[in-house]
Amino acid sequence: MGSCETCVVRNRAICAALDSDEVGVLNAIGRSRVLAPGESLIWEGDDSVLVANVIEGVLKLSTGTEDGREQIVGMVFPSDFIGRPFGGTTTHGVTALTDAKVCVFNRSDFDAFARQHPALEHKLLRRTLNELDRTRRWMLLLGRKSASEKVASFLLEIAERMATPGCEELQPQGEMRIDLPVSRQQIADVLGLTIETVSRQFTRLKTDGVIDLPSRREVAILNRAALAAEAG
Amino acid sequence: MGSCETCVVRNRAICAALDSDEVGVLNAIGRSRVLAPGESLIWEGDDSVLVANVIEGVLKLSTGTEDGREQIVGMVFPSDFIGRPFGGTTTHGVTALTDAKVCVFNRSDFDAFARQHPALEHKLLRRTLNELDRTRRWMLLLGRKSASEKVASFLLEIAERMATPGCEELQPQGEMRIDLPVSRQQIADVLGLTIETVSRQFTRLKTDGVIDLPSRREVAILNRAALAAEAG
DNA sequence: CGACTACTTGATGTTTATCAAAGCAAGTGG
DNA sequence: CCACTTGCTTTGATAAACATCAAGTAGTCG
Repeated sequence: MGSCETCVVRNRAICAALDSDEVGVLNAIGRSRVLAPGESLIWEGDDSVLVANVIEGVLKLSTGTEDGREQIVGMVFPSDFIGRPFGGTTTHGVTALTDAKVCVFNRSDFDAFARQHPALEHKLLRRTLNELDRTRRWMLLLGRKSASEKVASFLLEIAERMATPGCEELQPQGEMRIDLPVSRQQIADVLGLTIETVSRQFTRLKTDGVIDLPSRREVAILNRAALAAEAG
Repeated sequence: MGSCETCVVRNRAICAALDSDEVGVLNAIGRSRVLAPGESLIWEGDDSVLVANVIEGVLKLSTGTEDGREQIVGMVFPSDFIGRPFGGTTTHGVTALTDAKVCVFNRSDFDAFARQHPALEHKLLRRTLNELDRTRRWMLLLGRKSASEKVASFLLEIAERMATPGCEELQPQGEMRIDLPVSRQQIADVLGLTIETVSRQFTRLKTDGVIDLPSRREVAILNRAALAAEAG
């Protein structure tokens, strides 16, 4: 039942395009929903029935082949938008990686609201253009980079995206600890590798003193320059 | 000097969102430009200074690593939109694959025009969402498919996109001839493979009777079902 | 404590890249 | 019109990277 006034992503999500009256209307058509790790919000191939904003947590977007191979095609973080407005079927599933909280809208309600609020559509357009750029950069990684370059790139990307918003400029060179929101298998599914290859690259980076692995879900970047050099 | 009234993509490009008065204004800020194969319209890393609509021909969007590896991240066809509105630097180059004709706009002029015409932004949003879906589907191919699946998928995709608009529903099963707008190397750059691997897959498909290769730049699909089965 | 799951490590195999050479179509100049 | 160059493509031999198969280890939860 959270209301938008107290929403932690109010000023970063697409809602920032709206004044407080408009947010009130949007609030009336949306509702908050909590997800546990592994719980899906949207399934691949379903009609697009809902869209959402991420309030807390990390979720994955993924597709797979019929014979069970999986590819994670995106990771979404607080303030990111989820789902496919304006018709069509969803081409990828959306599943929580951590405990997560999202603000869900019925898609047709959201579509109608968006069409009446060009400023909201404009924000959504900018966001979608950014996401397309990011996705295309990732294609270079998938198509042309080696396993070691992939893993190094992943660590840098996740470090950047997991950084608390508001302290973007910090930690330019120094050490940094990351709580991974993903398992080794999920890292493999992001990078188009197997779990064994990811594991071997992690231990190699640790042996080389580039990172440390205090626990399974933690990574400390000890030498960011070396990591950047490996990322290609 | 072409005018929008006679534009062959007038009703398919984003301009379809505009009435004839508005198109007149847009016409005034845009100009037509012709490109030869290999000629670039936009370079990776440049500030985004122009956007465009494709009128004729096929162009590639590509990025590369510093050491020269290339990945084609998209192919654009008539009526498609090119470039990065609303700021930022371009993350990929745009280069003609065939003789091409585009309708070019100064980016800031286009941005300003778009912000005054929500219907145009809406069209652009839908287009961008579609492109994002297509790009994410391609990530599955890059990350998880084998060389034979990649080549088969490529042939089906290009067959679909090269089909003359207006006869989409035709050729469901029968034979089909395609004039490839790309070299073997460029196919390799789309699929994240080497030219040799692409070549070997082509000859294998020909040997198996799935396709025929009348010339370097032509492919005939003899058995679409078999190709679809190979695409995974 | 024991079972379970996730991860790591090792041995081997397959796929695809790399290196090298030859074929082929199109164009050029004699 | 023909030899010759040129650029792309095909084909072949070999090598490297990564996947697969198979144990083994270490946290975690009952």
